[in-house]
Amino acid sequence: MMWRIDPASDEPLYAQLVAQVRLGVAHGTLRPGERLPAARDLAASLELNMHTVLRAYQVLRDDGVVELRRGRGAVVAAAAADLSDVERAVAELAAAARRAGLSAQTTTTLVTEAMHR
Amino acid sequence: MMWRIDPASDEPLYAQLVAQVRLGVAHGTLRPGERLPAARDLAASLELNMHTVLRAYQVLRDDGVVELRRGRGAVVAAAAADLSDVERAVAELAAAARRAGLSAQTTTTLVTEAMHR
DNA sequence: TAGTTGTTCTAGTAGTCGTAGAACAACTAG
DNA sequence: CTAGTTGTTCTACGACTACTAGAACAACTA
Repeated sequence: MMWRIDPASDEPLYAQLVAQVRLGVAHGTLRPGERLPAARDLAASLELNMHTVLRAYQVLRDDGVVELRRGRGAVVAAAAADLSDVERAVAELAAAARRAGLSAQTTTTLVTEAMHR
Repeated sequence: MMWRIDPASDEPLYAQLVAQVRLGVAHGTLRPGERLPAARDLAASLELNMHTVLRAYQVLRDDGVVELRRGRGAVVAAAAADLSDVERAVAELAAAARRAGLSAQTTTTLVTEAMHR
């Protein structure tokens, strides 16, 4: 797994890690059972604090994306369902939103509203 | 326009206002040229601080959703294009994501990624 | 048993969020 | 022109979050 962290972003560092793992699992780059780097190691290689990485892992655990166990690390849990429908829908939405001149912000607001209903 | 603010939410108050205006414009509830309440008035009726409302208005201005002018208030700017395609795509995505068991979080992460590409 | 790894604790700095009050400048309506 | 409206800008404060830092601890692995 490739990690790309932007310290200058307004998105919190831990949230960037969370998003990348989510995407990896959704796209199949990260497969169920696969192990994420130990928090200490990932923190060292990304020049972050261990607590920052652990916070990301804990968010992912609370969301059911990974399982955490001492001595074993973070393991991808979610048995990813078939996401071809989702990916197609995402692509269609992105195209339609772009045609309509909607910002990414407004688009995700619409999606959030639709999902919470 | 109906305003619903939840002070207990983890979403910042100003962000809640921003999202509601975005949705109003996208759905056609708020039409181009329509005027939003004066920041002082809206703050008073929602029991917020004027600065909190103004922050929301400024975010919306920076995004081109409204225009701000002293003495005239906040006016809806964006000439909303036809959004039927977008709404259909949003509904399809929400359904597909729900079938696949994706969280709203992960789904919006996918959308954000697709829009920024 | 020894090493690995997440968990928990305290602690400090920096920044954001929201509130608060005040003065100011551009615009509108009469 | 005048008076009122409304966004803009400034300073200030308390509460909270984000991140870093160091340390000890507990559960698991090999």
